[in-house]
Amino acid sequence: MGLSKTEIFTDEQNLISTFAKVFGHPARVAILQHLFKINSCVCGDLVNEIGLAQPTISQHLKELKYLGLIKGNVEGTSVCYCINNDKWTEMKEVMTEFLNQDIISKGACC
Amino acid sequence: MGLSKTEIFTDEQNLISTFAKVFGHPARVAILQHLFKINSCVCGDLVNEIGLAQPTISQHLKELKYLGLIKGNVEGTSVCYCINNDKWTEMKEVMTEFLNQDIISKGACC
DNA sequence: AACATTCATCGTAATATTGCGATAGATATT
DNA sequence: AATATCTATCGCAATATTACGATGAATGTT
Repeated sequence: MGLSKTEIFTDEQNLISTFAKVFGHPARVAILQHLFKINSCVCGDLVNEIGLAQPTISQHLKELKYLGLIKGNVEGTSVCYCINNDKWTEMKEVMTEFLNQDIISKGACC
Repeated sequence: MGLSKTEIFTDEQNLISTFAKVFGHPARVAILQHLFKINSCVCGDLVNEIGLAQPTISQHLKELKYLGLIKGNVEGTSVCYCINNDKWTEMKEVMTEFLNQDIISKGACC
């Protein structure tokens, strides 16, 4: 069907999978890494940096912006993107808790 | 197209997105959480635990198994699943490094 | 005002994902 | 051997994702 049955899962499970999903494409990973590397706004050159067409990049940026992980400021004719640190921290807490489940559990099996 | 251009990205970027993708569905998040919670093998009752049909669960388990995050041991007529702790740790290192990018970067922008 | 530049949106094609009924395979149990 | 139980696979339908050309909207330049 291509449609996830989100209603049968907890809010936390849906939140985790929503964040994970946005990292589920290498282009979005690359965009985020570049924004962190540059350590400031990036105006324009994301299309040159990543090797995809401009509409494709724009689409990926839209998804990152929708989750609030990045911010976009209009700067003349171009748009400057940067990490939204508050949201990133919020996301990191959720994901880190998920990843650290193994600490509590001892995995005595098989 | 629905086809990611993996060849233009680094191995690391592709690895991150591959791991993230498998967490990009609430059913797989729920399966993993249940395996950690039970803290041992789970034989059978995953279908009852998650509210999806048996073939659907089987498909999600296959994806988790493909990445090596879980192991399946045949136990009579049923199959016992559990977390593969070594692979989980390996994955966690990759993902944690990605999530902790913000520590190095100071985000002086906008 | 005309043009250039930059980014977003629209439309579309190709492929992937999700979900499940039907069925097959494997191992008990009787 | 026949039956029951559990899981995997097949096949299909519905929806989602990815990618990009074409176009539109906004701002800057001449």
